[in-house]
Amino acid sequence: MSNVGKIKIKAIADLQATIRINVEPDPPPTTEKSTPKQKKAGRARVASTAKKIQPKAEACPIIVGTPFKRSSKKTPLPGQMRIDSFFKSAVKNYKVNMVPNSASKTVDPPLDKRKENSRRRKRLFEESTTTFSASTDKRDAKPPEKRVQPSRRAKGKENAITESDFGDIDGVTHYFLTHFHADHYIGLTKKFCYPLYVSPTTARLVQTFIKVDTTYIHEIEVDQTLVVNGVQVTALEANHCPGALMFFFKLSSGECILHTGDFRGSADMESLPIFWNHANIDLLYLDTTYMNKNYDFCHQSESVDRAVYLVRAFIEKNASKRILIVCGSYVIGKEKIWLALAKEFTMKVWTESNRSTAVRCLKWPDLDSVLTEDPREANLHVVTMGKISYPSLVDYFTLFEDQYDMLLGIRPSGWEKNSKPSYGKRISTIGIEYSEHSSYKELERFVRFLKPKRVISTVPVGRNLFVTGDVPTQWYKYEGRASMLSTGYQPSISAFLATPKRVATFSSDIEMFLSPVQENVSKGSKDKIPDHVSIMSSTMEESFRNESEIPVKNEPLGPESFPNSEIVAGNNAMESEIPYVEMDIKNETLDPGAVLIPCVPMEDKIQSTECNVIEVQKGEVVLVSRLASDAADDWLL
DNA sequence: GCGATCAGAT
DNA sequence: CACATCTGATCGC
Repeated sequence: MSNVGKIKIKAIADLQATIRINVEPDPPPTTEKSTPKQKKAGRARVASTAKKIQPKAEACPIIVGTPFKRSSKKTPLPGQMRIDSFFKSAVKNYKVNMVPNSASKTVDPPLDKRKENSRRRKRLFEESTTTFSASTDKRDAKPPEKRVQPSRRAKGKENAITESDFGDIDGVTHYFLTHFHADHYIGLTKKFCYPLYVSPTTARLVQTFIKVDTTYIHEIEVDQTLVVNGVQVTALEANHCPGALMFFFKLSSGECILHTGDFRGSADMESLPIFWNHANIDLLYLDTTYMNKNYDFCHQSESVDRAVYLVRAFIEKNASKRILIVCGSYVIGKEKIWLALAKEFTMKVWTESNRSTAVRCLKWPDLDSVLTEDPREANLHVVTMGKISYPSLVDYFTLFEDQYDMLLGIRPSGWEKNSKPSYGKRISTIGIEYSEHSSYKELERFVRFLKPKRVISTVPVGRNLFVTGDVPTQWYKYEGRASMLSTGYQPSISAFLATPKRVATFSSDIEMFLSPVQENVSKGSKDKIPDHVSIMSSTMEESFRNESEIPVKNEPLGPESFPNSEIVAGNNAMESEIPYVEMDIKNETLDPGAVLIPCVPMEDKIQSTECNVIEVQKGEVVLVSRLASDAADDWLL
């Protein structure tokens, strides 16, 4: 619950030091499980993989489950970099416009080739890195003319994507699945026999629904880094459905590739240390589902509020009636809406058995606590989205008309932007604008923030599913330095302070990630909230003095009180302003108002600057957060 | 017979 | 339209 409106990220030093670098084992031999064909392919791959993996174990430090104490930073482990040294090199790299070195060329397919292939892809399984040529999208590895299964394919639709396009792809040895939505795991079957990297949540779903042999499933958690065949793979929260990840690949050549999977971009993502530690992203695979100016969604918490508001109004207006509420959903996704309704109106929830199974896989206690097996004891039913139409609901209502007088159907969807509620005598439906993909603005901001060298959309446009969208080049080919290191960047914290919080609504046990920026709210609150906060003096807390929500200690502690204060904020604070970074400080006791000294980049030098502890929760410091929306507005001019 | 795959529907 | 399935038909081991 406390994660709503903010994300739990680790300070850069924390990330650097706690980075769990594990060397994954080779894909197990596939002998018994595979068909003859697979066997052959599998063996070949194992052989080549084994060759590659060996030297890597030497080159990379292996720190498995090493508990990290910030104070131990004095001796950075090999391969780790302190924030200050990072920024020095990063700035330098940027200036010389470094290109990936040639070291990887010998083993890796050329990037251009992958690009070529990737241009034809819909987003499905995730692209890996060149060292092990992992893409899970068959089209990436097999040009159309090489495809087998002519019998059905030949019948016309050249552009159609079928399951034969996915799954076992020639030359691909490692697979990354961002999340458990059906259009992303096409081709994944029980017989799958390659390493598959997924979040723990997705792992449970894959095991439960597809019954992939657990031998092949490798879990990677949010913010965790694994080394796979010499490629550093870091999982990032995607802010999509439960368990959804983005994958950040750093090749041995230094080349960085981010695959967003399906995601909803958020200003919080701009605080992710990995982006600050890797200012140069060579290639971005981007979910451009709503890359159209017409799509401008409200924050999810607003959607939830609206759903609650409309349902309350409906209930009050029909106070004498027995009302069945039916909410549309996918197998996973949209839980926040129905959970909020269940809690707000103290309703039990019944859902179809497949979703019920899926929900159990989520290990989200709040969801479990409201679910019931018996539809007749639940006033809230969660059903597949397709059933939330008037004719379907009429049918549905007949099943329960002995128990209810009215039925209210709810459609939470990005497409419900301007839909009007339809109130009938017995059957009513309302649409709730609710998106788990980025809005146009969120996309633009995300791309501008990352300023990758190249962007490839993963979402097809039009009829030809092999053609994906064109991301506006001005989003990333603009003058100046990468936005993360931009000298012109002047973030403020006002939007963060104005972020509406729905603290009580969501589970505390599952880290739900909500993008907190709500532009109009922050604008409307400008009177109350300081536009900028000086962090150069220890009198910073003055800025908050009138902000009742921000606890302030009168006597700010000096930096000498924090011997470990080199846990630096990953930000580019310039001059007198600093973006927030939420820091996770478990081993220190800090009070609100305390002053920390983060190192921040100033041109090519590192300078220290002070920042305030704004909020403390459970021994964790919530402080300097992300880049504020005001700054983004400037970019978007 | 059943899992995998496909086309089409919502 | 389509966000992501879902269904019913067909293929093929």
